[in-house]
Amino acid sequence: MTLKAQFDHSNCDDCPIRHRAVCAQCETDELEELEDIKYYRSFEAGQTIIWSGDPMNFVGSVVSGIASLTQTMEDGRTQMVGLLLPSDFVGRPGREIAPYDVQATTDLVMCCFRKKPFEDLMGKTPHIAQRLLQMTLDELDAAREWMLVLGRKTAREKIASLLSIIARRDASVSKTVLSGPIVFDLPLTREAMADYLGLTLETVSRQVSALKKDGVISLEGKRHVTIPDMGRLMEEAGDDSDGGFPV
Amino acid sequence: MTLKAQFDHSNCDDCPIRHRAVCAQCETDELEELEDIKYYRSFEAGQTIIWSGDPMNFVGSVVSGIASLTQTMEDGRTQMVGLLLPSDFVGRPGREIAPYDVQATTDLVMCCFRKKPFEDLMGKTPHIAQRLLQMTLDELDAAREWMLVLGRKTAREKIASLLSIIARRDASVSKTVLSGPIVFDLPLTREAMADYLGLTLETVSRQVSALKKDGVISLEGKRHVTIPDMGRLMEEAGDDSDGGFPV
DNA sequence: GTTTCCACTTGATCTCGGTCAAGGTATCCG
DNA sequence: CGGATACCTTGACCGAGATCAAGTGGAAAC
Repeated sequence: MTLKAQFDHSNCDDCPIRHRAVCAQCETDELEELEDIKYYRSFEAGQTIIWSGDPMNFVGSVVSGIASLTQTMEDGRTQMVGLLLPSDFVGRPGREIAPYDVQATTDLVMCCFRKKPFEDLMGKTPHIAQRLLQMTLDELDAAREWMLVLGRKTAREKIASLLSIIARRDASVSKTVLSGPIVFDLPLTREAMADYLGLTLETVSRQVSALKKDGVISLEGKRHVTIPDMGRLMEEAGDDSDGGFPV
Repeated sequence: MTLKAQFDHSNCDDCPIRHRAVCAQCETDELEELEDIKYYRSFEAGQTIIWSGDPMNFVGSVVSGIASLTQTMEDGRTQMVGLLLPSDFVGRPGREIAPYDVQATTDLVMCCFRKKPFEDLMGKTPHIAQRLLQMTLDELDAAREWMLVLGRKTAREKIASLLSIIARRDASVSKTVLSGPIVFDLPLTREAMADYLGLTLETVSRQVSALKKDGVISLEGKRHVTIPDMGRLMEEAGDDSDGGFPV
């Protein structure tokens, strides 16, 4: 009886890294080895998980909640460079130092692996590296998609783009119905949205209000969003095709 | 006698992908296999190598010249999302479709591998995937660094950032002397610079003139740049540390 | 209850970079 | 040689978004 057969794969979903990075097709035997070096960590909203420049001795993935990657200049200007939703991977095998701040945007649970053993395991099991390569290529595409948003879109288009991304990621959790209204709670403050979009929070507020006034979205309170027509929103975002941003 | 011993590694430098992606420490035996699926392609300045959305049946790396990755909206707004200098890798193992336009910015020579055989080889030789993962992580860091430039820097800082990146990459070719003036030729038109920086070509022109007037750079003709003080330039760019952008 | 705090909204004004337009310079080609 | 073209520069004006400032609303704390 192989390790694979012994191991209960029925709950692969509760640990995204096992599921997405390691157990891609549930065809591996090294899961037990991973179990040995795995641990969970919880963070409160607002907490900084790691500072840019600090040594980072783990890799992992988001189980629940939202984390953000942020870069900051000396004078305080900050730019969010990534949004980590559940199942997204954090960390760089082969790197010692964190290249940006990682913060918990909401309450957050992460599934972590000590970096050294994980790297060792990666050396022994080729498809982990290949799986990570695929995920990293996805992130790279997303980052480059975002460069278009930052460099060339108007404030209104930026807001629409962000809403569209969150809607697509979030909606898939609830229901993958592309027709019919999409409903979700914004997991970001106006300030966090501004940092992501390269705007000020005032401009974010104004443009959200404008989209509401024009019926592109409707708001209940400040965070609860309903999108009556996803196609309309994507038009507003200036997206022809999809413009997926899985990060 | 192993293949490795038979193979002449003395010119590993003339083929960046062999050198950087495959033959990282010249410790591999599969070089001859790669030789079989390798070919070179030349492009003239301005030529489009591949269009966004087209099938891409090769991977490769830049041998000489400069290529750019570009995204375009329906209304014509364009954003450059990557600059490929010699030794940089192009292509996504495991992907069928090119996610953005790839263009030759200058005359260009690429070293290509047919994608399918390359992927097969990658499956058999783990360290190729690991090497590609490292390179992709570098690109991702660079893209995220660039998001800060696009989202939060002023026009002057953007120009200084771009000059600083080119200077650092180009200078290492000629001489890695960080003190003393750095001299290089701009490989980009004002318009290409604008597309990279999320500006208009007029603003680029104005800010280049301003940096020249202020003695941060000096120009001979329109393209030949001398940087008397690299530290000064990096201050102008708003970079504290380095902000390297290897893409 | 009311006080405090935080996230958000809205208004008034300013400014950086975009837009439109004209002119300059080098190279190629008849 | 003169004319065409591509690339670049400079000026005048304008507007999207930043900045500064005041006010709102809701939830937690007292």
